[in-house]
Amino acid sequence: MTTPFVHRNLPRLLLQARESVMAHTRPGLREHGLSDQQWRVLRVLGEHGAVETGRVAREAFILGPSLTGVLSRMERDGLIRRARDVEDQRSTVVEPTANGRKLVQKLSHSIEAHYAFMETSLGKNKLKQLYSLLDAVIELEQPA
Amino acid sequence: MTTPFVHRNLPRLLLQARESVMAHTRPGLREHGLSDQQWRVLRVLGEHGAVETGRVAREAFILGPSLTGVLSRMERDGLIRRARDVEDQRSTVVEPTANGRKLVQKLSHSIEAHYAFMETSLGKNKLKQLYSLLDAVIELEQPA
DNA sequence: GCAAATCATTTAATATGTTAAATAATTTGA
DNA sequence: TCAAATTATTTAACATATTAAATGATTTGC
Repeated sequence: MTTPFVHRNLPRLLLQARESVMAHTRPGLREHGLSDQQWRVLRVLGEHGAVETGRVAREAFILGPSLTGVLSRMERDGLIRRARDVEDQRSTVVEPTANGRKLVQKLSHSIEAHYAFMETSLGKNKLKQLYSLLDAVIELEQPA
Repeated sequence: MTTPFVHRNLPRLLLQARESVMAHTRPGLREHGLSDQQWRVLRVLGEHGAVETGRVAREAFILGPSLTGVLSRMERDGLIRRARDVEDQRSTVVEPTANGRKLVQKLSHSIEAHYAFMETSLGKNKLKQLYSLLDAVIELEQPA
C-alpha cells in the first residue's frame, strides 16, 4: 500500500490547532452553559451591540439555518432578544440582554489572559507571524 | 459600548483558514458523495489499511459517538467493511473496500495538486513556517 | 479463579451543520 | 402599477457533534 500523500495535512492541522486553543476556553464557556456557537454569537453582539442576523451569521461563521436554532435557544435562555427590523421587515435584529452583556464582560477577561499567556510562551512575534500567514491563506482563495 | 477584545480572534482565524482550504477540496468530495468526515476516515484508511476504530477516531479527529454513525453510512455506501478484532473482541477493525481505495487514489491527486498550487502562490517557505507555527500552538496546550 | 476496575465501543438525547426548497418582504423594470 | 426578480430568513430532512450513560470484553488484584 503506497501512501499517495506527501504533504502535511493542512486542514487537519488547522482543526487541531483550533481545538488546542479552544481546549483552554471551553471549560469557562460550559460553566456558564454556553456552546461554542453561542459564545461566537455573544461575542459579535458584545462588539457591535444590535446586529442583523445576516451579519451575525457572517461574523460568527455560522450558516443561516444553524443560526436560527442557535438564536432560538439563546432567546429561551435569556441571553438575547430578537425583533423585526423597522426599516426592512425582511430582516431580524438581534441584541444581547443585560445578562448576555454581563457574560461577555466576564468571559472576555479570561480569554484576554489566555492571549497574554500565548504571547509570552509562544512569543509575541511568532503569534503575529501566525496571524499574517493565516490571513495569507485566507486571501489565497477568497481575494477581498 | 466598549469592546473588551484587543487581540485578533485566533480560533475564528483558524476556522476561516480551514474553510478557505476546504473550499478548494469540497466540490471534489461532494461529486463523489463524500462528506468531510467520510473523506477524513477514507484518508486514514488509505494511509494505514486496516485500522481499529479508536485509531480512526484519533487520526480523523472524530469523536467516538460520531464515528459510529459515519462508519455505518460508509458501510451502507460500500466504502468500508467492519469486523470485530480477533485478538481483542472489544475493538472493531475497519478496512476500505476496493471502491473506497479507488476513491482515495483518485482524490489524492487533485489534493496534492492543490498543495503544489499553495507552494507556488504562497511560497514553499511560508507554508513550512505555517506548519511549524501550528505545531507550536498545538504543543502549547498538549505537550507530546 | 473471580469480583472489581479498566477499556472499546455503542446508545440516547440534544445541539449544530449542510443542502435544497419554501416563505415573506422589498426592489426592479416594463 | 404590477409581475418578475431579488433579498433575508426559516423550514425540512438528513448528517455530524457533544455529553452522559450503558453495554460487553478484557485485565488486574487479591
